[in-house]
Amino acid sequence: MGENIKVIAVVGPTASGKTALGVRLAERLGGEVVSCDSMQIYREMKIGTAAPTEEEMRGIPHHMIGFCDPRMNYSAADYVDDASRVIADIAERGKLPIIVGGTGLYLDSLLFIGSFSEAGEDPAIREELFRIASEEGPSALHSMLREIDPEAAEKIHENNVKRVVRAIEVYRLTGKTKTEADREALAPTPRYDATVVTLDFEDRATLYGRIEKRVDKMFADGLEDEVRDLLERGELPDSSTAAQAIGYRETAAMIRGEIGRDEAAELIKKNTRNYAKRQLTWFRRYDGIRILVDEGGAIRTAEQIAEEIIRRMKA
RNA sequence: GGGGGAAUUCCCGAGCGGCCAAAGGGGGCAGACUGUAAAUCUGUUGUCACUGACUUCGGUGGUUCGAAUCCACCUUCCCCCA
Repeated sequence: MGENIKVIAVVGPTASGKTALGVRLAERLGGEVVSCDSMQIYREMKIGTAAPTEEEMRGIPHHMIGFCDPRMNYSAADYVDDASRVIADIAERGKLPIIVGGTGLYLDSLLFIGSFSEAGEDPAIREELFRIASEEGPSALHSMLREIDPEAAEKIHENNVKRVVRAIEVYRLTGKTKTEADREALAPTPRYDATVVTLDFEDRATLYGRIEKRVDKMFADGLEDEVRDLLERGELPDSSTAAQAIGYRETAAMIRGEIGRDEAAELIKKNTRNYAKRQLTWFRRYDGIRILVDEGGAIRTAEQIAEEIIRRMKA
């Protein structure tokens, strides 16, 4: 796939205005939007994931949204496969791919990782390793990793069982350590000629206020019905990735009668704030154009921000 | 009107004479992140000139070498009897 394809990536925490900005940029630059969001990929999960509505899209084609069965476990590798195909296609048609989303791992994978190659996943190995962690304790598992891949063991905290499991899994599957595999997977040159635009806020409270409003709106727009429908159709099994989505797991708990409505709303807001913080941490390391949405205390419109980005890209 | 109980660091909540700047949880802040990632995990959270000093446990005054912890009074809140 072409290394010279020009793309723009718009990243930022939830509720920072990525969707509107992406559309404005697409309008101005003749582009199409490629979503980079690990939850918006699922079908019938529109309200809780704040997927762009027809109205918000303003006729701009959007890709990588609402195509996956929520019972499926989609992976970062799947995303890279699908998204890179879509991007190649957009570029071939002479349009500018505009990647818009908040899933840092997916973006990193798409932009900087060459291939995920051999090391897939193996449920049996995972199950066995998780069992060891729960029966003998996380340090027992971590010791296993230390023996095969001391470098990875050094980097991964022993309590982070998921990562320890994955590192051992990679070794069992390929005979290569996680450290080696990662090194090989890293693309020698960036996959695309990408300009990364990062949305941030001068005042964290402004972002948090937007999150609060957004969650209230989700409930007003029918989040509860959306989740109930998914549950009734059996499309949101506890084990699925989709069931981990903020807004869905709390609402499901509410529907099961475990928590009240207010409690669910508060929890969703808190979890979303925490998530937004993690996103900010992730995006901080990207070079590129950094935009303060609330610069000088005034909220800037998507048009104004798009204008500035276009100006700065020329420079 | 009488009797009993409680006031702790941002919140909840332990502590009940020295080992207490004060457990634990929550929340906040910061960080990590290569096939579950809206997930998972880590650190930090009185102040400062920070391996030490200073100010905190409703208020005031005592007891003591030493108090968040004991005593007295005051303030506020809760419960029971009337």
